Amino acid sequence: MSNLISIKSATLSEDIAQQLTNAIVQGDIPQGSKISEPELAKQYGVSRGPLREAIVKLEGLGLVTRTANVGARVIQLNTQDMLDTFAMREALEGMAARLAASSMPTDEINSLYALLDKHQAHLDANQDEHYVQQGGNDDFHLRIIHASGNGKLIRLLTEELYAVIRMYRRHTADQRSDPRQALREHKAILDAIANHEGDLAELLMRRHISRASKLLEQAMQHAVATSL
Amino acid sequence: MSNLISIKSATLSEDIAQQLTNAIVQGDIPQGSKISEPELAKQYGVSRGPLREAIVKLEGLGLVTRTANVGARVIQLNTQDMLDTFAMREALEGMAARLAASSMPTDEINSLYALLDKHQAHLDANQDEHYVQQGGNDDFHLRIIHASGNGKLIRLLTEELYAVIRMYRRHTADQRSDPRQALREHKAILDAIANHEGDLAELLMRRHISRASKLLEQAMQHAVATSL
DNA sequence: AATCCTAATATTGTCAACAATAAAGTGTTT
DNA sequence: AAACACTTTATTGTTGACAATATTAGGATT
Repeated sequence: MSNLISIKSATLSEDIAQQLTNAIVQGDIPQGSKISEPELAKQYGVSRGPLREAIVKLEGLGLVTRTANVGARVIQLNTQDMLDTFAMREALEGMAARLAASSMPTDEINSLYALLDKHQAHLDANQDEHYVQQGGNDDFHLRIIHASGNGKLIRLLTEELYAVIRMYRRHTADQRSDPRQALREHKAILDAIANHEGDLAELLMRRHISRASKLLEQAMQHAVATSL
Repeated sequence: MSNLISIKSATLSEDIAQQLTNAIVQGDIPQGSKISEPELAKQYGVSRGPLREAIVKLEGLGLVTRTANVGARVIQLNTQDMLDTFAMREALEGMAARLAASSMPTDEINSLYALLDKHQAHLDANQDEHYVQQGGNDDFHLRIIHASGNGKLIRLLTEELYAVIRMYRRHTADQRSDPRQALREHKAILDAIANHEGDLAELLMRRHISRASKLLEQAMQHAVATSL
């Protein structure tokens, strides 16, 4: 029932890993829930082999935790882990912004300005509704990261950490954040990059992420408080 | 022939993953070589199942690259990847040093001073021979990282990135680096931490890693040059 | 002799069955 | 009634066999 969009991969295990990742990030498989191998295998119509491989991959991504002879569990988001993760993001994406400022080609800069215009138009047209940029090529942060030119940094942020970050974004951020403020900050960062001001670009990116982190923290504390 | 020290894990696949990691880091399995599942399975006396699981884990650690229907290959160290990795290390371990400066308990600080004294004594006794601190509790960098108190940062650096870093250290660093200079730098970093000077601790750690990176770069370029 | 095509071989991907461990259920004892 | 021990059940870990893909070897063609 779940594979509405099934992207044919070279191998089943890749396919399953992708689908499981999406299911977890979107909350289709709830946080903290147990991953039953027989159940999911039946659900996706594969045997346990490739499914296990997919689970091992998700463990590497930090989306599930595994215990020997017991099984896998979807991670449970919590404030401390979020703060820890976003503190790392500050350092890493700040670094990415600095690198981007010294190496981003002009056409890519223009392309990013166009993207921000598109975001702006979206906000104007849809009464400040958040633009859904989950992981795609319209994600400002991913574009900056790729522009860093540091292959290891790109892999780490886009392939290993971003699934979890997307989870935090989706589950709590949107309702409280101010999209227009975020857009202004994106624009300021891009300006700094366009002017090749690496230090400023890093500073602004760090501040931007730090601010998002604080908003998320409030939202999560609030969520805990109201659930008591 | 390889499992001289076999650490009994809860599961075979963990065990194999550990042994494979060590074998690759130490160079027992050469860089760029192909990982043959049937061959290794026979060698370690297990079936292909757990061995495959181990390979998937190593892929997550960045120690091997896998291609569908073709197989896995041990990574090939190269200068660009090293520079990219160490640039990330600068940002992350710099952050760790700063955090450590604001939270490290006194007894841990004293314990680290004792460790550096031990390193000093080792250098005095063994005519500047490099102290082998591969991954153990005697590794200064690992101790700082753990002292950061940021769980995500600890996991990332110690479980996901450190295998590759150890590879770089082992394969090229030792012959060219000056152990006494490194020790002095470690001491300066620890002094800053002990004085709760976070900014300084970060600066010194970044400079320390940057310097190691430059030495490694020279060593690797030299290695390439002499092999032509 | 070199290149292309085809057949044989080997390796990876997947599956289903078995073994080992943990979880759930049942009955017994205090 | 609660706690413990034991049995039953279900899940994970592991294995060996089969299917699909890639690599190699050999022969035909230019």
